[in-house]
Amino acid sequence: MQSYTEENYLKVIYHLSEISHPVQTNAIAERIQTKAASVTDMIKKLSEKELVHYVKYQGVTLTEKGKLTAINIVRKHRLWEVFLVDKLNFKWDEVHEVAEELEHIQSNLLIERLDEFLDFPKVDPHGDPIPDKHGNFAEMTFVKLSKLKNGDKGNITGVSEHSSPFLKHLEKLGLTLGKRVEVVDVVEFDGSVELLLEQEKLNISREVAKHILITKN
Amino acid sequence: MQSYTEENYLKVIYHLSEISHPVQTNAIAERIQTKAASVTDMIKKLSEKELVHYVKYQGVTLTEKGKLTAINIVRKHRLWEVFLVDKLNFKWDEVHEVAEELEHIQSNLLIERLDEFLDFPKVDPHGDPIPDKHGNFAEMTFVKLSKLKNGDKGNITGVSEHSSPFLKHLEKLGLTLGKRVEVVDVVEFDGSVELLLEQEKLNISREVAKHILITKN
DNA sequence: GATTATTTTTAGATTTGTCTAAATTAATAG
DNA sequence: CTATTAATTTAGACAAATCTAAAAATAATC
Ligand SMILES: [Mn+2]
Ligand SMILES: [Mn+2]
Ligand SMILES: [Mn+2]
Ligand SMILES: [Mn+2]
Repeated sequence: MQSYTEENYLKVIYHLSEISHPVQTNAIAERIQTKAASVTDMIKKLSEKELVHYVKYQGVTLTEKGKLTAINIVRKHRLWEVFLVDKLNFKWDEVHEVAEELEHIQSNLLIERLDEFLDFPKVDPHGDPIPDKHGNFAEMTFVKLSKLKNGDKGNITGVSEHSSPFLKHLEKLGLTLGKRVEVVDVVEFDGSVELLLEQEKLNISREVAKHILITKN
Repeated sequence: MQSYTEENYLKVIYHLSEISHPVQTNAIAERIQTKAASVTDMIKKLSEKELVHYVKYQGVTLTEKGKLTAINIVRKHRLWEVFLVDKLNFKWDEVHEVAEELEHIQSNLLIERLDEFLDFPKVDPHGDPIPDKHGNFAEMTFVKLSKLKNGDKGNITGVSEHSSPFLKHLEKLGLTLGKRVEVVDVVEFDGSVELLLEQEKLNISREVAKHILITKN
């Protein structure tokens, strides 16, 4: 059994592992909104508990045990996000903060029943995959919209940025999950993208395009 | 904003206030599973924050601010219990522990939406009243089954004991919320009660009868 | 390869909530 | 009204998680 705080560290290390191996102290500190010294202390504790593998001055990687724990927290986070959107009519930009709290509720029965109640969803409101109770993810085949060429078509199946301003912006443009888009032109000058969305033309910045995930077809 | 721990103290003081005024240190210690010395420390802190009124060696009472905070936690606890039973098919003896955790989730939007999703329930799965968002309770007119006389009739509308063994026992006997019962005889020797429940005769101990709440009619 | 600059770790302190043991106050009994 | 008992509070310590400031290790630069 881990504390609320330990769980947050494990989750952050898990997410950062997708970017760098091993994960650096400063990177964790920034994500968790704390100081490097505090991170070092906590890393030692997690290392004691064999949840992470730690080499001084090098960084940390999750052990198998640590990884499973982290994935379970991610599972809970994403299931709660689905609950908030599907059942309580939250918008996709309103769910993250609340899920940050709900993900730490302990009961296994609760989470399995919730999964069932939600009809075993495979992705959360941002298109992120929801692992099953054994920690297995369904394979996802995303491409960043910014990587598409003229004439490429596909559906929006995810976003890689979860901030409320970004999500509200997409909402306003009509670029929500499931929508079909076609790339008309990638402007050479600034990398912005001309899109066709349901017959309508639309220009989005490269910055926005980088955070929209497309399944081509 | 109060910590998880402070919220638990306030809730316990609130419940104990129904029994004694002011609430004693030892009573709190027993409920919260801690030592009297720890309670004294916390009481001082809550007193600093003007959540309780404290007189050394006498005990504590909630201030208006403390009472409202406590009632809000009770509201959240009971709404989550309804959610678990009505939506996730938990049994009435399985919900309390999980609700002890869920009651500390912060979002107001969450709890108002949950209330709406559950269709504004007035009582929780144990028949306890759910206060509205302003802290107002609907009036309840319970009588302990153990106080009824021969020939009295009514419906089970609550229980005053929430332990799993007790609730499972009632479940097995068929004495669940809403059921109609009639007192056939109160046995003088041991105070046990002969009941009529849906044409069937049934004998329950005085101890059990004391924790069943009846609305006479 | 020596010299900076950056990153990370240690040392020592702080806050929150808890504990044990001792001291104090209040309640009860003779 | 004094003696004993029970309840409560204080004193001092501890674990968890954090911080600042200083030291140490690593990386980058000349
Ligand atoms: Mn999220
Ligand atoms: Mn998400
Ligand atoms: Mn309960
Ligand atoms: Mn209840």
